[in-house]
Amino acid sequence: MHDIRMVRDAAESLRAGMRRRGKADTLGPLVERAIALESERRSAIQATEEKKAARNAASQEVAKRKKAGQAADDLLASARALGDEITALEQRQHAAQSELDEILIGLPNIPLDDVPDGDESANVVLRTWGTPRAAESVTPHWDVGERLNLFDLARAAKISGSGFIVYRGAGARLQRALISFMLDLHTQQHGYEEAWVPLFVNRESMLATGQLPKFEEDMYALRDDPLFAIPTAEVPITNLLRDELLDNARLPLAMTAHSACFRREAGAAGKDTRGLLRVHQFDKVELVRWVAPEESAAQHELLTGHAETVLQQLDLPYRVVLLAAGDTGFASAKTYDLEVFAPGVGKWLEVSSCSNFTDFQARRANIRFRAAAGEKPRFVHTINGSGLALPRVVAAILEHHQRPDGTIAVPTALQPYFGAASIG
RNA sequence: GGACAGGUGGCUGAGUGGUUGAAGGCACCGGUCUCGAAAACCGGCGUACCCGUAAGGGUAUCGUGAGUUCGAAUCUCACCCUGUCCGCCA
Repeated sequence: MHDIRMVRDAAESLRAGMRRRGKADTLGPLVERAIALESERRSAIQATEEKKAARNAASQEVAKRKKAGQAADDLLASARALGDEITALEQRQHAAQSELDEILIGLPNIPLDDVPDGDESANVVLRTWGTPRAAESVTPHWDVGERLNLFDLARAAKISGSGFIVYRGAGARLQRALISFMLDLHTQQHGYEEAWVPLFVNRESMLATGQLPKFEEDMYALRDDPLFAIPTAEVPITNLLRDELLDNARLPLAMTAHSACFRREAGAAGKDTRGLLRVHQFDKVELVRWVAPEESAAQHELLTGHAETVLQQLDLPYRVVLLAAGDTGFASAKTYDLEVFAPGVGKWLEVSSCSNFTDFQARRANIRFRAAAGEKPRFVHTINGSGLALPRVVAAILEHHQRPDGTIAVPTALQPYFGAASIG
């Protein structure tokens, strides 16, 4: 959500932001409408408050007269008339306000200056770590999984439907090992506090982090309760501090959580859906930081580094992609995708999306801080990223660490958690 | 799910329908005192919005939303949340 003052005083940068996302056609008119509504809202407020001030003065005078034992019938009549005018003006104000709110809650964040313009084709590969393995002689993970009995997608489809996973045996253990490894890394080396959070959250939480109102069809909703299954632990973690004023808080605050994530993937049918690549339920370790505005760019780099460390310790080649404005998520001002190379699939797989949301989520969620006593509260900046999403990491391990004899080498850092050096 | 009790500022805790933005306490900030600190004492101290270059003025805000009233933290209704007890389940 944008500062209402932006609509008034910096409308051009708002227009430019929508343009850079390639949404000038659809969102441009909304911006113009918002500007008109804001001026309407303000004139209504002015008129309303003037009348209210008059009514308050009259009321005080009534009190005074009653105390003195005098009659106040004339005042009562005029105050009653004022009340009617106020009601009408308030209706005008509320109408403008609610239409304005609806527009503002639906406008995406403004990309930072160093984000390239354009759509997905303008994404920039910033760096690559490790050496992608040649695709020949590497079996895709779905074949490996079947041969080594690591997961059972057919039975998962039977009990739930396509797009669900059943891990078993070493496959189940591998995922559990990865979760423990990642959580330990982030809590012990990177300074995150571990959390365990609800998998179902209310509408307010989804609005605060930006999943709603635009992406309702992407989420699972419960039938009998007004709750949504979380698409990422970002939602419950960020909302931990919703409507809070962090007084004397020493920022940054950093939290990590492992959770299941649920995505309907509506409209994604048929696209990279084989094996573990795109599923309705998956596990993920999430990283969230609440930071001071002036630090958010540096903190974004820091968090991205924390996610990269996971891939480095798992000895998996990856690249860091800076997303172009048109490919950057609704709430994000700048996003780095981490893509691991899976030689069996022959593709770079997104395993983490590290975003700087600036004050966009904080304003929606009303998360403020006071840097020092006596200072005005300000909105924090929020930053988050996966560290990492599990199924694609599993896929990459099964492919990149595949030996000629068909067994899988378990990365050294993972061996204490997995309990063996090899699968198969 | 049922019955009670309760939701007031960063925290705690008073509050009779009429200078209550809201006593007191804690925390915090400034000052006096001190070599320095602590203690004590004095003063200050919510948030958001509107008008204004500013000084300043105004409006709203006591869980949320409606209502009664000239006027609501205070009265009415609905909803949400918390606590306790009962029931149910693990």
